[in-house]
Amino acid sequence: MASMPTVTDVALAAGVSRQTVSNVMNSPGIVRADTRERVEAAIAQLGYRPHASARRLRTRRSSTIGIRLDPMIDGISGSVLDRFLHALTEQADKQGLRVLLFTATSPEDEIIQLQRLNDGADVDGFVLTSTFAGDPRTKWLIENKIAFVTFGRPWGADDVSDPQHLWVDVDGWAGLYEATRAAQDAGARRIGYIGWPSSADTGDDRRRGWHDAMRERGDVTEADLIALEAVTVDGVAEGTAAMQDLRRRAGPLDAVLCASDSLALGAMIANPERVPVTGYDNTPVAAAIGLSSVDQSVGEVAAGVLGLLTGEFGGQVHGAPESLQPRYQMIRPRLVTRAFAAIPMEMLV
Amino acid sequence: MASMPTVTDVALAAGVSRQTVSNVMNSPGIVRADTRERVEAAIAQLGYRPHASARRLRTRRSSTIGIRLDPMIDGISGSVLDRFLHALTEQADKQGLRVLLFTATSPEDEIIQLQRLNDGADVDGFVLTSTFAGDPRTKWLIENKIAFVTFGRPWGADDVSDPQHLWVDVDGWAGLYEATRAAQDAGARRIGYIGWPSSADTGDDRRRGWHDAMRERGDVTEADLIALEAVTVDGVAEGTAAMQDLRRRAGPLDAVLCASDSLALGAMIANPERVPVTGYDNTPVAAAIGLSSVDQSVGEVAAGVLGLLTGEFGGQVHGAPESLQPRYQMIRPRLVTRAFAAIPMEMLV
DNA sequence: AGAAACTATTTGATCGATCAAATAAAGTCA
DNA sequence: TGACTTTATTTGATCGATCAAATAGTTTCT
Repeated sequence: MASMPTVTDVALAAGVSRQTVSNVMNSPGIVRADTRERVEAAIAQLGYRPHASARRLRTRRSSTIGIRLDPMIDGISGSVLDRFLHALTEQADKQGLRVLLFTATSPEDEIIQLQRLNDGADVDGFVLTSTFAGDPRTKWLIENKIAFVTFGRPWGADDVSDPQHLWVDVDGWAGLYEATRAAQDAGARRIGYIGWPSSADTGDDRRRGWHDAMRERGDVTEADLIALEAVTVDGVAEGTAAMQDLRRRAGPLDAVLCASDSLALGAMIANPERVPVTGYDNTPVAAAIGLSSVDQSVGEVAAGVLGLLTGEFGGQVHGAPESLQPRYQMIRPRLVTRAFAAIPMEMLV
Repeated sequence: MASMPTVTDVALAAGVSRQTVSNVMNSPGIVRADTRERVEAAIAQLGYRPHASARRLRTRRSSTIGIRLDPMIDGISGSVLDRFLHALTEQADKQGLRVLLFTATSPEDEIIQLQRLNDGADVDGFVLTSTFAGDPRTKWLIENKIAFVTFGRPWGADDVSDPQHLWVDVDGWAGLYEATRAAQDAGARRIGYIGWPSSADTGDDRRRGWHDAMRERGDVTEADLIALEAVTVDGVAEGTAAMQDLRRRAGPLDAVLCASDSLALGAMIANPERVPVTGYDNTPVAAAIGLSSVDQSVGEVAAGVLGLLTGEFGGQVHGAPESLQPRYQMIRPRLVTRAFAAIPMEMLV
């Protein structure tokens, strides 16, 4: 294969200068129509493609976003990040952006990687996932004026409306509020909740959705509300145990909501009465066994992240005060309702 | 933040020339020890990082590998590719390689993307996953002399030992052979198999592993061997149905092996006798519910892929006949044995 | 018609690194 | 010692694109 043609080759073929060729690609508006057509024909004929590195060197833009690939913390729910990554890559591509992966062993190590990629001009900005309270990464990125957007709101003491920290997140509260309402509308009164210990902020958020909806309706007493809640760490076996616990303590249930699909899967195993169970994340497992679940619309999240990010490195420097756009975005999740069809429980007996 | 220092800045600080600085980074051997130390000190002191794009422009190497992010064809087993991607990124990083993602809607579209990334000098080579019979992608890559390695052997008419097609794959036959042997060693005689229709080559391979091991041992008659096999497309509900079918047709079973974890999960649902079930892929679901499974050692696969790929664009041009290294690598999977502890079946009754 | 104001296109310089070849320094040997 | 290697370092050119400023070509208006 002969080496790739360059702008000069195209310019020669079209009878114009290098810069005009460049203009046709980057600001077609300023080139006269007939000239543009001639250049475009030459580009097509020679099969010209701009050399990405040359362009990046000159423009000081890499058109690349860095994102850390997590080591599947929680097995089952890992697929959410996976889907997010896919959506991000797909949508980034449409805007001419590439997605570069990296891994890290700890938040501190991640900062080293962030610095490496940024200093080497490998990326224009980062997308961070799984934010947590006191996250050192966001602090570091802000201090170093590096563009980034997080999938996950600032937790704990960090300010949700800090103009320097752009974020997109899914409204876990709304997800569970809606799921609770849906169950109530279907006639359920005694709706249980299996959630995580309150050290995890994201779990508290979801729990409140259920709790608020239950209180608003007032179908059960305060004492019952306490009995209807089980707390456990994530996991299938844990979900099973929590479900047994719940049935023992709360008596008959009309429905059960869970903070994750893992818990929901577990709950469903100890569920002979076939009480409707709803999970969270709408993972493949939920789809496979016919479990209702709250779906984090990763497509919308990806779009939001990209919007904020390109606004960031497209426009002014980081944290420019004059930008009046919203600095964050809360996405409303979507409840996916499924019947229990996939598990013919009667066969088990 | 002041703009990043360049080689020239470092050279000035260390009192040497640009090229010496470059040599310290790329061929330290040819620089005198004391000079090297001086330069290294200057690099550290200034916090210098080479500009990736500048280097790539000059060297005509991107040190980047392109890989397509699949849209989770099969929900549950998608995590295998996910784990592979993670291992690949991690190991690539150690060799100074980056991993760039892309998406595509079809094999034809994928070829367009491959061309785009290659022509733009964005990547040095590709890693392809999920190969299939008559795969147009490998054909195209070979024709265009672009470096690539596939995770998955050439299927169908494609030649497994074609020196132009480098590949790494997991030996599904060995995986099921071993799983069968393990069951036999544990005293099982009547071992059932739930597999896929024979249109999928990868499924046939796994089935043969079970079939060969059963025949070698000769514990059951040929007629029984036929009764011990159920065929169905992938899915949890399908696994449940196949399991019922198997129990009806084959009578009592000592163990059941499945072509996937989805099928295994399904099989376990219709398994009141608690016959040991073994899946394939060792997905998080298997881990969560305590299912034995055949693990595709993605770490080894990633290492193999990288070895072949760097050998490819590190050394001679594609398909150079003088290379005597093996052109492919078959990885032996590993059987992960788990007890059924996670599912307390008695609770269901 | 001629100056002013645009619009379209070209030219020279530059981004930050490495290559290739030239030079300088050090070591070897008759 | 002087010619000859070998080793270490420097210099000028270059990768392929875009930027900034200069030039050529058009249109507008008095």
